[in-house]
Amino acid sequence: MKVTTLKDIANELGISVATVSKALKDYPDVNKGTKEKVLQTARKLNYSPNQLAVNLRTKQTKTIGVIIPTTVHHFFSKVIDGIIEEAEKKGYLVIILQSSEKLFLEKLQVNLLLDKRVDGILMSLSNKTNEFVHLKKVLSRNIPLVLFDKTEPSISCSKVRIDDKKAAYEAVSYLISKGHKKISHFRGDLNPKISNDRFEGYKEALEDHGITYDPSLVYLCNNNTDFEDGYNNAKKLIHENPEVDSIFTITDLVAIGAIKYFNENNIKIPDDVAVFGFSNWFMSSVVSPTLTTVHQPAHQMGVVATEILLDEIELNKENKPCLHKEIILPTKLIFRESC
Amino acid sequence: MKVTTLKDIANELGISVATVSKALKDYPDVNKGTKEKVLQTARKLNYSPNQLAVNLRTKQTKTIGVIIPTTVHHFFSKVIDGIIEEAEKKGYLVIILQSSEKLFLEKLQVNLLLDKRVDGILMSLSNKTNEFVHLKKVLSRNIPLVLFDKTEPSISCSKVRIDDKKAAYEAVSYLISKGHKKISHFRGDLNPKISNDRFEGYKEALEDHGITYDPSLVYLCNNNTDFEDGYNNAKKLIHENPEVDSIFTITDLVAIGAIKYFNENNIKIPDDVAVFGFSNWFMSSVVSPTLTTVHQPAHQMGVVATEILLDEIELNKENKPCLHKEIILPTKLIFRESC
DNA sequence: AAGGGGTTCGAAATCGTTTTCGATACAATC
DNA sequence: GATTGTATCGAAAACGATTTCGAACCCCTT
Repeated sequence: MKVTTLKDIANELGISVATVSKALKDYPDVNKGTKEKVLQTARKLNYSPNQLAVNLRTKQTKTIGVIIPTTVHHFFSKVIDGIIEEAEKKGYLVIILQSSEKLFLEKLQVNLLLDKRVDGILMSLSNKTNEFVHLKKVLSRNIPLVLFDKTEPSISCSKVRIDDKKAAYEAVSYLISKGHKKISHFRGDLNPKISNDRFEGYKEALEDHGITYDPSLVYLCNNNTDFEDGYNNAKKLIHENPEVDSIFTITDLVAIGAIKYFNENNIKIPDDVAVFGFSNWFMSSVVSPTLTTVHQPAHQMGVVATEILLDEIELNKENKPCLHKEIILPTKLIFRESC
Repeated sequence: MKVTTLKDIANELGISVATVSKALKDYPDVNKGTKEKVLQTARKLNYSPNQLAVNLRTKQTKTIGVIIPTTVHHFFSKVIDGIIEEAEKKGYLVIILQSSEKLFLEKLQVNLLLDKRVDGILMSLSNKTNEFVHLKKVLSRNIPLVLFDKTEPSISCSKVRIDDKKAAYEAVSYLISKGHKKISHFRGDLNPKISNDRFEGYKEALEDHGITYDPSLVYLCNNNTDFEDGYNNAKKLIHENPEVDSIFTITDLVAIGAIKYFNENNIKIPDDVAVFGFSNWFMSSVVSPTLTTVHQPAHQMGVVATEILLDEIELNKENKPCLHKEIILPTKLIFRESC
């Protein structure tokens, strides 16, 4: 019933709390005999240290915080999987918070984690995040911070991401190489760097291949209902630009919304319109036609970001300076039926 | 840089730590003037209480632990979404751990959470969990525990789940009402209650409608690669029982694996074989043909389980006894093209 | 002048560890 | 016998907050 403390063990054996503590941590200045007795009664009383007290004393919580836009997302759930896996391996626990794409929540959650005295923070910024005082606060407190996926160049901390521009460039170049000329882009929200990068990659690929960029072929997805965004934009696209021959979408979910519209309206994929997605969700190999897309190493991103964070935490503990890294993970085009 | 403590505020104003603490918590026995001064300097020095110290003193962490088999799963990610949402609303943080369907990890993680002094624990048991000492340990420590989805009758704590047997019964009865007679079942792992319940529902529905249960029509999915399990079992099924006219699967993912096999081999759904899934994943409305399935209220399950847990934590704090509830959330058949 | 009542404050204990540093005891050395 | 060395232990401070309880003070009353 009652949780046993060092004091209980000390009382049981008639020795001091200090000795018990040292015995359990195998200090050299405690007799072998008493060490054994302490170990025995500790086991007998089912002792396990109160982490709260340990944390208060050592000023470490062996806990990291994660703030992401949402957990209900194949990409993020795989990242989380990687984070938890890596953290657990090194003995750290993970607190997860969702910003739900809201800046004020993101700020609030940063404060929660700081108050909780987490040893480090992992973040993927919300689509609405356009100021960064809350991130600077973390850095000024000397708490390691690693940004992944949705990052921000102006903040000097480690980052793990993909080269969105290059990946988009490659995808659109592939469409062009297959003879497509009227290439639409269903782009993401205007604020986050990744959707701007992908948009830039799209534009640059067009221009490098002698196709003039046509703004009327670009459609915005910002309702946070990716699937319906894709569906509705596909409908608009077909009415406004019937001669379109392909689409490059910001994400697979948008692509799948478009595919659904095309399937329902007897528009053949890829013959009438080719579709190129982004992320390589599990679903993209299941949908019909299967979706050509860009593979994003989600699990690896979680693992690598956590590795870097834990390294920085260790360096921090020893008061060593740490250089911030920016890791660019490789992407890969996955060719399937939709192109 | 340095984090401010109560002491800093006290020194700044030349008063005691005790008064500062009481001023910040609006105790009646502190002068209005000093209250204001304390509030001002607290704001000026950007004070926020060290939760570690607060927790140690108050013996509450305002943190709950969650142990689930995996996060990379549409169902669980929606449950997590509900949990985090509800917890955050009430000012609680959430630590998430994955058992990866391994009993020894589940046990270890329970201990981690107990050491961390979480205020309560939310669990969905792994498929391999067939002993429960670790759960009893939680209860004996008087820490509220709520099981959801994968629960265990022999443990006396609150539970939130669906009526798996009834849902399966309804699904299979629907197949029968549509004239199907050779109904296969792709069942889940042998251990967990939910897959046995669904199996029982399947069997009972057959028997109640005068169809004799045929064990050779039941296939096991236990490779934890649901999708491929479905694909491979579909292949075996067609070779061993070519006259089959429908399948009821343990989960949508299995169903989608089967659908993929049927699509590839020109077996028409639902004309040759009808497919009935379970869970109503997002994907099931996207796949072709769209999947008839059982809707499971995942988000709600997370919210309700958390509500109950937090209620029990409150009661616990006041040393009031609490009755354990068992909530059965309603399911719903979703009719689409595959049946 | 004594007592009662109200206001305002702070000393100190407490939560459960960790860790420093001094104390003690005993053996060995010269 | 004084000194040094070694082994073993524990008192106490510290981490940063919360909370009890008594002290101090002033104002009124009688």
